[in-house]
Amino acid sequence: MSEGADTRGGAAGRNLLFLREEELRLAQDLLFFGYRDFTAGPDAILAEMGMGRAHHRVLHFLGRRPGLTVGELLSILAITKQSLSRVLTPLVEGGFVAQAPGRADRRQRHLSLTPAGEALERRLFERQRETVTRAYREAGPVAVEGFRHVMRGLMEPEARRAMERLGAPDRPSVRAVPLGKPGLGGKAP
Amino acid sequence: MSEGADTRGGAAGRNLLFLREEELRLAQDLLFFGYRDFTAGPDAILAEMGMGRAHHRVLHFLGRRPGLTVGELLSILAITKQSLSRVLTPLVEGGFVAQAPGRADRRQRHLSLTPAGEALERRLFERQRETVTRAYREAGPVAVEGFRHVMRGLMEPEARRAMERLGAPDRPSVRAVPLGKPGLGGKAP
DNA sequence: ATATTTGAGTCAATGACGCTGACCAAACCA
DNA sequence: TGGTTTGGTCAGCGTCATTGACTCAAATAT
Repeated sequence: MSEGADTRGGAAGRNLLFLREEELRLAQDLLFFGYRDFTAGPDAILAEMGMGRAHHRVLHFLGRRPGLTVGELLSILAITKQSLSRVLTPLVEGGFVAQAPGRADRRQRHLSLTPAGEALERRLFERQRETVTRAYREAGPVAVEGFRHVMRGLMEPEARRAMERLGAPDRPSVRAVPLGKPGLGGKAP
Repeated sequence: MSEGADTRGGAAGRNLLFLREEELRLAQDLLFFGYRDFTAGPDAILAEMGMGRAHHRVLHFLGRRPGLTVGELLSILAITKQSLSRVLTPLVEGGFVAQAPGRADRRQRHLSLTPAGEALERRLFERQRETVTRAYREAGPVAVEGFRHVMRGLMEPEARRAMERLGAPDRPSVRAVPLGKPGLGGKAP
């Protein structure tokens, strides 16, 4: 609060108390077009397989943290159980995701990628790698640091915590005991 | 091709030919969480009014470039006419968007915000301004420059061209002649 | 002057992705 | 034993996007 009060806002940055109209409009444009094109590659691959972006998210976070439970995945994605179910069930039945009951708490289902799931995730990953590598190379390392900083700043505290948990070097986590039997609640009554 | 060949990739940046796994995973996380929270504010406001993100996009681009024709808007959003229609029709009927026939080509419909549309767009804008201002202030001006550079790099050439057109200082454009009569093709046969 | 193309709009059907509310079963825990 | 937590299910709704086929008016090309 002791840094002056240039409320009229000048060029980008300064010590802004608020953004000039044009600066925000630019940010809106950048995020709209950038995010759209960032997801376009995987979207196209997924569409061929009758899947969508939601499937990719599950594959991505399971690739990042094998052994996540359903509940943990739900809190990361911040969607409802039913929404996750509509995506997760086909992934399990299609042989992309494996489930293993928790050792400590057998109600939990620890999720992980099967080899087929890893292969698909890898394919989507490589597609996105092209896009991001190009952007990073064009922009340079300093810009990349800035990009990360700003993106993190856009997040709510909840999302920042979720990222910390994901990024943490490690966690005990059940190493996805490949218990072949799904043994789920039972699809048909 | 003359920039060395450090294919093993090192720390962030360098002159990367490809990204280390962890760097890309981080970028994926940042874009997912960041974009989600960036849109969360407006989404909540819109939901109260029975609208969605697609409505916001229309309001945003019309706020930025009053007088856009339907065709121009379609090419910016890169969606189909039918998808736009489902969003645009309620906005027109709800009194948020006005249409004016083109002077040169009377088949065209030049779109602009009504006062009610401007008010709504402003409300969504102010909500997002809070989010982005916070992120920019935390990150600082250098980071903001980097953020912009990277986001632009994520875009396909097509989107970059669209942004240039939007950002261009001006364009002749019909100044949205407030011709009261919609005079549309006729809703009922 | 007729024919084609273009800009806008429409109907019908489909699908992905999110939501709520209600409910059930198994497992854990006090 | 009884309450809570974890995971799963059914039914229904709404948004946002898609394709295909069609109308209509205005502009333009032959």
